[in-house]
Amino acid sequence: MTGRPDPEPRPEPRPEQPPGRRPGRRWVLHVDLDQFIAAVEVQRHPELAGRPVVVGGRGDPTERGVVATASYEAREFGVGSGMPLRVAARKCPDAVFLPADHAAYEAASVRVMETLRSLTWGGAPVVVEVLGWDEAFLAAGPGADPAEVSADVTAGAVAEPTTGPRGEGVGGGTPEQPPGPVGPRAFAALVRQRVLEETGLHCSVGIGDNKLRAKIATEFGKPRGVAELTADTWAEVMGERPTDALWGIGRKTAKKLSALGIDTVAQLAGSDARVLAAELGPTMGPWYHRLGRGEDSSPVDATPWVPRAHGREETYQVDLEDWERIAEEVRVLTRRTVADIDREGRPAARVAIKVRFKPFLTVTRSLTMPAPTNDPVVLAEAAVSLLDRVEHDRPVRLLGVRLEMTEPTGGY
DNA sequence: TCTGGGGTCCTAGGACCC
DNA sequence: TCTGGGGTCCTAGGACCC
Repeated sequence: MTGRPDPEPRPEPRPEQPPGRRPGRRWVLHVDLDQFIAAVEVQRHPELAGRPVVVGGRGDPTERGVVATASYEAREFGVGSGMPLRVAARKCPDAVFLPADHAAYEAASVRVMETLRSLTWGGAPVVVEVLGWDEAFLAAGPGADPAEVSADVTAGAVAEPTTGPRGEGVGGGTPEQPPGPVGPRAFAALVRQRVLEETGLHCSVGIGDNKLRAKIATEFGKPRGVAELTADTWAEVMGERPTDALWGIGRKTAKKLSALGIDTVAQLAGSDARVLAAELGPTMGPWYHRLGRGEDSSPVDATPWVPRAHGREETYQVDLEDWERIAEEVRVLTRRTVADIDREGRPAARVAIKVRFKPFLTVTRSLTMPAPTNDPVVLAEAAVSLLDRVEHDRPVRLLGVRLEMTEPTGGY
């Protein structure tokens, strides 16, 4: 659903802190369902409990497709997301392969998010920022009592942000919400308990002093645990890890950084932001530098997500070579995508196609419509016309159509 | 390891206008 | 006139995330 984390190009206003006074700490929780898709499938098919389950594609491991989620039992065999189904079947021949069922995951997700939104913290409703099907950031709402919200953290309760407690919530797993102040660790335990009660699904919770640290902390809490990561522990916990342990740095950027002599988070934190800006771009360079230091001032924002575009794409089981057929498939994909944007009630301003040739060369072509429209025939012919701008000399393994919508008007 | 499908945002070059 | 600079839009590609 959502894309990569927002690089926050806006320069952060940096109020100098008065000497001798520490600013009040802001707590952010990140909630992440454990192996969400596999867990929903096991819930629907209890006989699968304890068995290796692999969800992806159409559920046929002999077809083209990749793993969307593998249960922990399947992961024991080396099966992981993004892996071709054929490879997963080779590694774990006894796994149960299931097709992805978006409607079921969406329904489970709605129940999880409703549960989170029903919680109060510090005497006010908690703010929930949804991040895809199975993740959310939580923060105390504007009306919350700050003293109450940070209650239990000054005690010795701060655990090492390594592996969190397993099986039960922290603090002994008391089933009732304790009366009185509820600090972040107690609140995290409550979140885990309520989500399990209401949905039957287990989750892990990361506690941080910003979204970035909370998000990374969750990884240390998995599965079924809670972990904490703050400015105080950042350097110790993250310093020697590779840069792609950070949320927003992947394989490619890690390689570019490595070429600059930056391999660890500590090296990134100590790097020269101007050099990063020159090498990696004026927005991304400084942002990477801030990632290395664990800095993130973005707010937990409950504003509902408004999609900018919808797209449909399909990898064909057999490569296509007939360009009449290819044009027809583009029309089919366009009609499906028009149905998606019709649900948003906004017309398309731009049309883009994606063509993946054999073996794996991908090109995109796009155009701006003379006027925004949601006429499926007009959009389909616009998409088909873009095919004229690609080479016709190789077999096609994937086609995609994307429709970029006009900005929402703000009205109903 | 023969590599899905749904998204988001950034970058860079060229066109075009003033 | 042999040569500007800034702003904006369009387009293609890249990277990342779930």
